[in-house]
Amino acid sequence: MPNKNERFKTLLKQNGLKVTTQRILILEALEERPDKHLTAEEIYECVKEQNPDIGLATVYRTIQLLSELNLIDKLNLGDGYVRYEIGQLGREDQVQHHHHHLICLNCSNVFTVQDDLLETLEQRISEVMDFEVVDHEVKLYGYCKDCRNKPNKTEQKII
Amino acid sequence: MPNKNERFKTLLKQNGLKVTTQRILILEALEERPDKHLTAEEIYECVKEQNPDIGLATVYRTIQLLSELNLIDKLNLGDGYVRYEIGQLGREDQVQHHHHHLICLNCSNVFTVQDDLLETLEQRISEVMDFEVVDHEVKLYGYCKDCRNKPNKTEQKII
DNA sequence: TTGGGTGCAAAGGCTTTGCATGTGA
DNA sequence: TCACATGCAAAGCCTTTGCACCCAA
Repeated sequence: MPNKNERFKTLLKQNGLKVTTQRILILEALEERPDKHLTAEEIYECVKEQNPDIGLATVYRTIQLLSELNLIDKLNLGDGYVRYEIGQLGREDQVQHHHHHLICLNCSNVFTVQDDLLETLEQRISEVMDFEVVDHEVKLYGYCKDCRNKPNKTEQKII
Repeated sequence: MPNKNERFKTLLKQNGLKVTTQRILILEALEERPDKHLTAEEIYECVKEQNPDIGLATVYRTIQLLSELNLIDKLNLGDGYVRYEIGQLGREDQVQHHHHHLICLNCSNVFTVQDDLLETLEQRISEVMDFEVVDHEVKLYGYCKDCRNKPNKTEQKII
């Protein structure tokens, strides 16, 4: 996909970063799995398939960098791992779309929902609390369709 | 405060736990600071003032236990520490009150807002996604009143 | 009495850092 | 060329665990 690469290269250059194979591969790995919420270790495994020599430390350094530039988004599901997904600036369709995460307490799957209802909440908070909201993270815990329809409520963790 | 102690003792017994000085002190420490979002280390420091012999491991074990019983709530502000606050079951006024956290990106202070707007969101998600929401965690990032009014935007972290 | 609870120290597990080498611009 | 980037291994840091002792019930 030359298009992606070009986009990523441009994004990196725009931010004063050198274009390296590792950085491109990490961005690609996340872009190809927009709803997978990968951990550093998982990103490492993905990239290693195409670049076996990459080090885990590079992955950590890169995701930190990309996260600061908002090319990727941090996500904390509370399981001891920090997870990442491609961010708005890293996405091809730069549509403003806030999304929330639904986390199933049974199977641990994570679902993504688009929603802009929170804009009302943010506006209200601006007025009442005099607090300027610039970003938010919403996690909703509960039971997904499959687990609710299943008689047996014990299932493997998948995430 | 004999009332508090009695309440905590009852809560512990109801859950099949023994009543120990350490557990009571940890619950008290969190109850006395309802909006402080303490880390394990901070709880440890608080409790040590009254019980210098307590071990950090006990604090970790106890907060994990209390968290599972929903006597205290876990909170992850994304700064590498897991934080805790007294939960609804641990509170004297057992009023159902959902709250969100406003996190200032400048001074790192955390503010609590009461709001039940999310019930609308949860209801909508139940319908559209067939996902039964039982709990949620909402973090709003931005700039607080003080930091917005201050000309100088560099300040100590307080949390 | 006695099984759950605690303290201490060691071990775990994710993440960061130091340093020498490699490489994009 | 040369400052930035990478790999490797060691160190950091929060949290958990093993084990012997202690104490609430």
